[in-house]
Amino acid sequence: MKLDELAKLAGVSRTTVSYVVNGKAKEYRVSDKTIEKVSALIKQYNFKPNAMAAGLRVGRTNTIGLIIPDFENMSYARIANHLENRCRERGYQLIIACSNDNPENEMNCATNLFQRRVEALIVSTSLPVDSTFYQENCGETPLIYFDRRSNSEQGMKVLSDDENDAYLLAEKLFSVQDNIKNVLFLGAVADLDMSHHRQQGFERSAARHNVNVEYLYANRFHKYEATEAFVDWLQNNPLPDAIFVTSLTLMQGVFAALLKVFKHIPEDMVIATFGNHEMLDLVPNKVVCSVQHHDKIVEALLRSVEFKLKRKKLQYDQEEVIPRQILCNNCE
Amino acid sequence: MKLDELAKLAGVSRTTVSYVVNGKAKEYRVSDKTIEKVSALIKQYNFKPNAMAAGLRVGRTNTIGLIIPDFENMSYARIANHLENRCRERGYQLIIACSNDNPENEMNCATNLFQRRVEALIVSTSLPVDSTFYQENCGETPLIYFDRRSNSEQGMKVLSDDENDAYLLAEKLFSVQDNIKNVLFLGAVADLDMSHHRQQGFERSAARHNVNVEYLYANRFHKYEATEAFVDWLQNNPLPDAIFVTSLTLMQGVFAALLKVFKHIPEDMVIATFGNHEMLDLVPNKVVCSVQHHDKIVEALLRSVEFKLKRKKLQYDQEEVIPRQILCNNCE
DNA sequence: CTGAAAGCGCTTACAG
DNA sequence: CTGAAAGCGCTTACAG
Repeated sequence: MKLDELAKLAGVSRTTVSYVVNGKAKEYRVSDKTIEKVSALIKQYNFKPNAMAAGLRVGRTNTIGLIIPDFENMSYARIANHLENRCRERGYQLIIACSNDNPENEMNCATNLFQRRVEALIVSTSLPVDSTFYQENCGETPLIYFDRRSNSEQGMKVLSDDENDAYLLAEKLFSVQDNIKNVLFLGAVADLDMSHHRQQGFERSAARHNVNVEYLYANRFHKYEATEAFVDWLQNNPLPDAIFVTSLTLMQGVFAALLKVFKHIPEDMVIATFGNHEMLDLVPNKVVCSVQHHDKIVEALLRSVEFKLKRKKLQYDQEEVIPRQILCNNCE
Repeated sequence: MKLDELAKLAGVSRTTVSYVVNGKAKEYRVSDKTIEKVSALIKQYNFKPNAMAAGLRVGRTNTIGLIIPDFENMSYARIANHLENRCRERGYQLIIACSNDNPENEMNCATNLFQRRVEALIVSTSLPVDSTFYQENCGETPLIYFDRRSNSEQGMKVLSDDENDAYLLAEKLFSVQDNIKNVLFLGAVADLDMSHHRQQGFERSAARHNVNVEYLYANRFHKYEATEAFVDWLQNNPLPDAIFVTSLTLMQGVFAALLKVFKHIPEDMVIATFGNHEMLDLVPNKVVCSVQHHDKIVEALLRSVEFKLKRKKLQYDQEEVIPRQILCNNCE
């Protein structure tokens, strides 16, 4: 059913139907009789205007793109969910794509979204910080980086201060237990910009506390990779007093490894982790978490999008930093 | 940059540019020189054809809609992720919307997706089984129900047999521990069709094993609701020998409640749960899980979509049932 | 081998 | 108050 046909059925012009479909009938003083007649037909046939045709005509798609590296990461899932709801409230459809942390995949997703003329693209990128891909391919599309950093000056940014959050997390770790001598730092994807910052923040704190530090990196942010890496490591190293991990999945891997090697969780080991503490109920250990304010991030993203949609040309793009919040589990 | 302008720059017609953009240049025997000239410009200006305009012209959107009730449910997240990847491989963009288990929200999402002329809609519906919404609003759009049942005859279906899966899960529960006398069944959203089936399957098994059964329903599939309900319940009831929960979030709630009331997890209580066992490493109890084969579900969905896209008119729509798989944690 | 022309389904000045 | 007409950016017969 198209507008055309409906107009014929109603015995009026396409213009008139279009007006009543878009709620502009009153404004253009279409007669009440006509409105009624047309409305009845719209309901009867469940007519819905083709969004592509309408969009093409008025030069809008009412669509916003979101690229995240991992769908199964609770943090991203939550942000995606909230963002989608808020976008729909505003009449925008969010299109969510997942790069699986694969740069090539990400570029495909982005290209696809650009072709669909998303009105803004929000991306937690897996590309190197100095990649020029987005500069070259964005065209006029407003770009918003979040969570992952880029050196590009183009694009709004909603980030966290990984260095400082890691520092604060480590400080909390050392304050929660004062006899820590040996710490293991366990990260993943060592060459990620984020990884550097978290390690640096950790180091800054560790240096203040006179502890021995060992570093270990898994290949991916995945439980099994962490388990494997940590089990291996335990072959040649004594159990540390504390472990600092850069994600929850890595922490899961740590627990799995401990169970594998010791058959139980050594309860006196303290753990610091980035990520949401919600799943930690059953952990006997002291655990310190650095968790994102998802709501604040979503708000910041919406602000950025709205800002860009209103005045697309902006001399300098802005950066907003959302600090994480530190929580404890089993701390006294 | 539009095709029009590029054509002018290249000094050729729009037709020619369109051919080379769409890789049909050879087919229409465009001269190599022209191809080269145009290709260079395409690269130089990063020209990407407007998907809406192209889609409008050829009557396709290369878009598939997916509506799920909960983004933060690992199970759906995984399916969404896999599906999105597989769709992109096939040249389709998956648009994922989340109803948050709110019928009104779901109808909004669906209407939005219909307006965008998704070529198929996959939905895990939160509408009542006898809702006629989709019959009335789908039009020609192929519909695929998954995970949640509908009485409608229209639409392919990829489901699981909740009754039987619950039966098998309960059977496993009773086989893993043979001295069970009192069982608590803990579900959520009692009036959901799925809830009935799971309870029925559970009952069928329980009847065979001569056990006392109590039933408890939380308002939503959410940890905190389950905690609250179970804590309340424990005021007036002794601890059961076993608990049968219909989702992982409910199980989390159970653990939280136990910690709240007893300060520790009673290890001799056996638990049966629907959902993925991956997060269960630290549970001391015997836990029996009924987990979905996500891969099989995704494959079935793709089959259904392809089937519908090829021959839209089908006398009778089909139903495919994907059995769950039973896994144990800490079972010897 | 290449171009002029029609048309996808809408919206919106513009004219009456 | 309503309609004829142009045009959004493409693709694709068709003609040459």
